[in-house]
Amino acid sequence: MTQPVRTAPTLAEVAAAAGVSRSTASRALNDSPRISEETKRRVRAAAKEVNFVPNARGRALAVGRTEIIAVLVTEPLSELFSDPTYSEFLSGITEELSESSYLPVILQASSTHERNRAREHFERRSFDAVIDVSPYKGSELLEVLRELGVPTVLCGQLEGHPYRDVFSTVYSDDEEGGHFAALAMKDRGRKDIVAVLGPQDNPAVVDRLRGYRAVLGEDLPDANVIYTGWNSGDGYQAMHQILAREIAFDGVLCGSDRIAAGVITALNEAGLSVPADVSVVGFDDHEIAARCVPALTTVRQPLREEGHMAANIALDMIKGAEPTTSVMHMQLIQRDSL
Amino acid sequence: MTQPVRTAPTLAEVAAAAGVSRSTASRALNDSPRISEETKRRVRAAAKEVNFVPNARGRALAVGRTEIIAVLVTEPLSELFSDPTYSEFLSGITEELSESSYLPVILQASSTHERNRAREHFERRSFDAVIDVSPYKGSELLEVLRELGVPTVLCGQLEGHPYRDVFSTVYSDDEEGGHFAALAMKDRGRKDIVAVLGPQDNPAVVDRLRGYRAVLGEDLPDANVIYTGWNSGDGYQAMHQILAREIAFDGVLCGSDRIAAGVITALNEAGLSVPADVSVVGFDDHEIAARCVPALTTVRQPLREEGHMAANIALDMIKGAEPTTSVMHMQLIQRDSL
DNA sequence: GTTAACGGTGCAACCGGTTGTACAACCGCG
DNA sequence: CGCGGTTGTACAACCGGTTGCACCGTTAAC
Repeated sequence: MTQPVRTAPTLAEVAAAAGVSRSTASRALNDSPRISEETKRRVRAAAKEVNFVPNARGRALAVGRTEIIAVLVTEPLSELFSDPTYSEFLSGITEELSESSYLPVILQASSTHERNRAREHFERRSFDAVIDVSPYKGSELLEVLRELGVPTVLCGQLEGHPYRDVFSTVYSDDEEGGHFAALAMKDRGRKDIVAVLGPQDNPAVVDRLRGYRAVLGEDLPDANVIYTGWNSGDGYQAMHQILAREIAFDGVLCGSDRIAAGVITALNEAGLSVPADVSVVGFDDHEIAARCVPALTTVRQPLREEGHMAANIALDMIKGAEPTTSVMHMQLIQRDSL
Repeated sequence: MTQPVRTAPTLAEVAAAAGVSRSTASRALNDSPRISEETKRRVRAAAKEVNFVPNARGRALAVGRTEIIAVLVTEPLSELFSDPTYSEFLSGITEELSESSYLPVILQASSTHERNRAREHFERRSFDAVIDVSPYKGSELLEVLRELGVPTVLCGQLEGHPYRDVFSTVYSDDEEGGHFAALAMKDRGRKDIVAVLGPQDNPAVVDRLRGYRAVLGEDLPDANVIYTGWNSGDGYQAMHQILAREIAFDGVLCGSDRIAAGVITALNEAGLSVPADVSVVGFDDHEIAARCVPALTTVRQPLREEGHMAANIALDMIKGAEPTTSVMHMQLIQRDSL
C-alpha cells in the first residue's frame, strides 16, 4: 500500500485548534494590527502544530493574484540558453524574484502553436505580469497583453512602438557601449579600425555601430564593417576574410567576446600580436573575456542587473505603479588586449 | 491616459447574457451531456460575444488543480542548458505538455535558498505534479514530496531508493546502450579497446561501463578506462594521455559524442585514421555526431521521447494512476567511424 | 388517468482563503 | 451611572468557477 495522502490542513482547522474564527486566524497569520499579541501567539502555535501552509489556489482567488510572472521568450530553448547573454539575464530575473514570493515561468513563443498557448494563459489571467525578453514590433501577443491590461515589461529598446505609455521598458544603452569601445581605441591612438559585428538586423548591433561611428568617423570606413554571427567561429572566419583583403588596420571592434576570441586566434595565426600590432575590444564581458590570451578589454553590459530591474519593475507594476523606462549603463572593462 | 483596464467577463455575465443560470452556463461550456444542444449553442454564442475565458484562479480552486507541473532541476540554469542532453529532454517535456492545458515550470534547486523556496511552493500545493530531472538519493525535497503526496516522476535510475512504490521513474537503459556499442566493436573484430567516459560518479557512466564489460570482458582492461568530463576538450586530452602510453589499441568507446569528436581529432593529429586504424563509437547521437568526419557511429538515447514519457506519466498520476517505472531503449546508429 | 422515467435546468453548497462591517467588552470620563 | 471611544473578535460576503441534488415539465407505460 502506498502511504495514505494526508490531506492538507486548512485555515478552518487552525482556527478550530486555536479556538478562534477563520477570519481571526487569517488576520493573525498575516500579522494584522487588529489582532492582540496573545491571540497571534495562540494562532501561530496552532498553525505550527498542524503544519499549516496556506493553499496557493485559495489565496490566489481571494487576493486576485497568482504570484506567477511569465517570462516570454521568442527563441527556442536551446538557442536561448546556449547564448550566455540570455542565460545571465534570466538568472537576474530569477534571482530577484526568489526574494519575493513570486515564481517566474518561462513561456516559449517561437511557434504559432506556442503563441496560441501563451495567449490562452494570458486570457485566463494565469500570470500577474509578463516580462518580454525579446520584444518585437507588431507582436500580436503584445497587443493581447495591452488589451487585457496585464502589467508588462519589455526588455530591449523598441523604437516608436505604440505601447510606450502602457508597458515598461528596460534596456542597456548600446550606443553608449559603442562610444566607450571606440573612445578606448581612439585614446590608444588606433586610426584604422575594423568592426566584426553580430547580425545586421539586430537592433543592438545597429546602436553599437552608431556609437562607434560617432567617435571614429572615417577611421571606421563602411568597407571595414562586417556583419556575422555571435560565435568565435564567426569571428575567426570574419578575421580571415579581412586578412585576405590585405588592408591596413590596427584595431578590431567586436560585437561579442566570443567573436573577439575567434578574431584573436585568427590574428595570432597570421603572425600578428595582440595588442602590440592590433588592439581588440570585445563586448559583453562574459567569462570568456577574462580567460582570453591576452585578457580581453571589453564593454560590460549589466545583464544581471537588467534582470533584477525588469523583475522589480514587474513587481511594482503589479502593485499599481505606472509604466517606466529605465536605461542601464555600459562600462568599459580595461584588460590587456588594447 | 492609459487605456482603462477592462475587467474580465465572468461566468455570471455569460449566464445572464444567455438567459441561463451560472451552473448551466458552466456545464454548457464544459460540454456536459446533461445540457441540450440548443442551450449549449446559446451559451457558447454568449461566451464568444462577451469574449469570455474562464479565470485560471477560480477554476484552480474549484477543481483542486493548478494545471501547473514543476520541473525540478539541480543544476544551475547555465549548465543545464549548455548540456544538449538536458535541453532536449526538457524540450520533450514541454512539447508533450503543450498538447494539454498544463504549464511546465522550471524550478531550480541548486542552492539551499532555492530548495527552501521550492519546498514552500510544494507545501502551498502550487503544482499538480513534479518531474525531477536529476534526482539523487537523500534529497530532502523528495522526502517532502512524498509526505505531501505530490505525484512525482523521477528521471534517472535511483538504485534502491525508498520511493519505489510512491514515485514513478523513467530512465534510459544505459547498460543496454553499453551492450550495443560494445557488440558493434566486437562484430567489427576489434580486440583492444579503450574507453573514454564521463565522470566516475555518474550513474549512467557506471551502467554503460557494465554494459561494455559484459560483452568485451578482458578486451577492455581496467587500465584502459579513463574517466573525464563530457566535452570534446576532455576527449582530446584523454586521447593524448592514451597515445602517450604507447599501448596497442584498435577501438575507442566514448561516453558522449563530444568526447568522441575530441578523440577523433587527437587520433588524426597522431596520424591514425578512423576507422581504418581505430574504430570510434560515441554516445547520445547529438547533432555533432552526424557532422563528425568521419560521421560518428553512436548510441542514440531517446531523450525527447523520455521527456514525452515523463510528462505523460505525470499527467496520468494527476488523474490518479499508480506509480510506474518505464525504461526507454537505446539504439545503435551506424555511421562511418566503426 | 395516474405514475414512473427521464431529460433539462436552477438552487445552493463548495473549493480555501481574505476582508468590510457589526458587535461585544472594556476603558476612562463627566 | 451613562456616555463615547478604543480594542479584539466573529459573522458573512466575496473571489470565480464546479457540482450534488432537487425540481420541473414531458413523454411513455400501465
